[in-house]
Amino acid sequence: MHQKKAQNSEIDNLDIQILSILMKNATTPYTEIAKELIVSGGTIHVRMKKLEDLGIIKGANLEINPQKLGYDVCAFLGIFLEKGSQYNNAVKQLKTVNEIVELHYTTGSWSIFAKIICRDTTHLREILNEQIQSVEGIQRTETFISLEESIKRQITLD
Amino acid sequence: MHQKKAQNSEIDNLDIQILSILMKNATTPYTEIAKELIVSGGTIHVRMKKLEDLGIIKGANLEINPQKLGYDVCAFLGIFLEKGSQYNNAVKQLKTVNEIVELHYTTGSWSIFAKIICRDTTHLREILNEQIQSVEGIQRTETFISLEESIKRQITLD
DNA sequence: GTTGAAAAGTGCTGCGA
DNA sequence: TCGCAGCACTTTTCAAC
Repeated sequence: MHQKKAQNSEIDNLDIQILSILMKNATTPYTEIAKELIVSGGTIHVRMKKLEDLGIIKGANLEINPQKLGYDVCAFLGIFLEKGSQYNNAVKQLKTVNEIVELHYTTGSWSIFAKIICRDTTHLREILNEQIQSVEGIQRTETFISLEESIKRQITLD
Repeated sequence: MHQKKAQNSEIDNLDIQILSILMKNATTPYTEIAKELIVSGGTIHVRMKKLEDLGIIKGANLEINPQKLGYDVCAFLGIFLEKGSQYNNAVKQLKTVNEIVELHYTTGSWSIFAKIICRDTTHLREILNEQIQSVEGIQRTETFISLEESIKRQITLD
């Protein structure tokens, strides 16, 4: 067993096992987790409260299939800023674009890297032209369309 | 039961409203959703079952904070293949790399685009050298490290 | 398809070890 | 600190509309 780093000193093996089970299926009942790990339901409850208080668990998300709701196009955008200092302001404006689901400040060619989900290529072009390239500080963008999402999962805990 | 066409024909406004509420907070009780939308709890249950059967809801995920568990580095990889035909085989091997949380087949410079979460830069280099660049068919990779994740959310339904 | 209420199962709290 | 047991709440089912 490896030693835990500073921030995880309060987390033991049981916590990790609970997280592992819930990360596979967030709707697993506490009683079933308790049975599997051979502890009481109350213990699971206490541990979950601790994990939430520590900010390790941020909440639960419904995993949906955007394609079945008519959102067929997933794309990645590399965004060039005129000046790096415009990052905060650009992000503030990009937050209003609902189709952007992920946005990172990255090393490398671009300043901003974003993931975007939209209905079709027409919708994508509209968003690029009307909502993204008009943001102050954005110089130009490069677009990569995802033709297939082959992996989509969470990290595995040791 | 076996219709596979026009994605939204079976989905009405009530379904969308239920999804919208649950996408904000997946732990919202059915009774509360029912109260908010002024229908009975049983109806919510029937609709949820329908949405699951249609594959629109794929499940629920626990949203965790990887940084608090010692996973501090998030990076994106552009992967060049020697030949595009090696995609399926490369994906099969990359699936065994647990640190890869997302993988896409994309247009543009690269054949494969991946998102990877690991403990630190040493861990990242190990994965790149030992597990990714040794995969058959992979020519070379380009790495972008995310210094900050400013947006992380789901699509908003109309 | 929807409703309302009963039945079954789960989450929460306090007491005891 | 952990486990057990009782209470409150939620999910699920089903007859009736």
